[in-house]
Amino acid sequence: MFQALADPNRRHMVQRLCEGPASVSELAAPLQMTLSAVVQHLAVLEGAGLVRSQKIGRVRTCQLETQALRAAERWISERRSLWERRFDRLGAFLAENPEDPLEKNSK
Amino acid sequence: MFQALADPNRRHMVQRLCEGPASVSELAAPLQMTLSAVVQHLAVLEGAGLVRSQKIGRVRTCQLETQALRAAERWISERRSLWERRFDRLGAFLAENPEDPLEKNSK
DNA sequence: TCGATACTTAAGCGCATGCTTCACCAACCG
DNA sequence: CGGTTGGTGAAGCATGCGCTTAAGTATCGA
Repeated sequence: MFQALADPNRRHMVQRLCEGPASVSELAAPLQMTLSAVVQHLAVLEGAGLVRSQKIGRVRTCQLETQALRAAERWISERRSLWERRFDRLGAFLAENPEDPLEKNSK
Repeated sequence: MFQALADPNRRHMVQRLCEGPASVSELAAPLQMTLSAVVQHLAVLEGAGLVRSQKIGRVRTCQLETQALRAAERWISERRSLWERRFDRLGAFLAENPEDPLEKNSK
C-alpha cells in the first residue's frame, strides 16, 4: 500500500484518477513511458486495492478506490496523534516542574 | 517519504518510536536482524525527515518527527476528498436525472 | 475484411534495496 | 588498563523493481 504510493509515476496516476475515471492510454499519455510500463504500474495499484478497473470492449477504465486511501490515512494519523499526545504530556510535565532537574553534564 | 514507510521493518520502528524516544539498539532488539541493517533503515527514515536523532556519549537517541507524517497525511486526504467530492457530484447528478439518458448503444 | 487501436504477455536488463559480514572506533565500567 | 557495550563504515551479494522491446490478441471502424 505505501509501497504502491512510493513511486512518483504511480502517485501521478492516482492524482489523475482523482479528477475522474480514465482509460489506460489516458493514464499513460502524460507519462513518457511505454504503455506496457503503465499497465505494470496499474497492476501494482490494483494489487494494493487503490484502483479498480474493468474492461469494456477494448478499453479498460480505471477508478480510484478510496477504502485503501482511507486505511493509509488512518494508519498515519493514529501514529502521529499517539506521538503528539505523548509529547503533550511531556510538555505538561516540564511545565509544572522546575526547569531542569538533571544536569548531568554541568561542567 | 512513502518510500520510507513502504518497508514493514521501518514501519515497525516508527511504531516503536510512537511510544517514546529510543536508542538504536532498543529499536533493533525486536527486529531479528543485524544492528548494521537497523542503522541503514534509520538512515532512510532520517533522510525522509520522519525521524531526528542525536548522539550523546556512545548512544544515539531517536525521536519521531511529526512534520513529515503530517505532510503525508495531508497528501492522502487531499486526493481522497477530491475524489469523494467528485463522486458525490456524480451521485447528485444521477439522482436528479432520469435513470439513463445516454443510450448510445441502443440496438 | 482489412487495418488501426487498445491493450496483454513474456523475456530480459540494469540499477536500487535490504541484508550480511568484517573491521573498526569511542565511550563506559570494573 | 582491558574488556564490554553501542555504534559506524565499507564491501559484497541476492533479490526486487522499473523499464524496454517484441510478439501477440481482441475489438472497432470504414
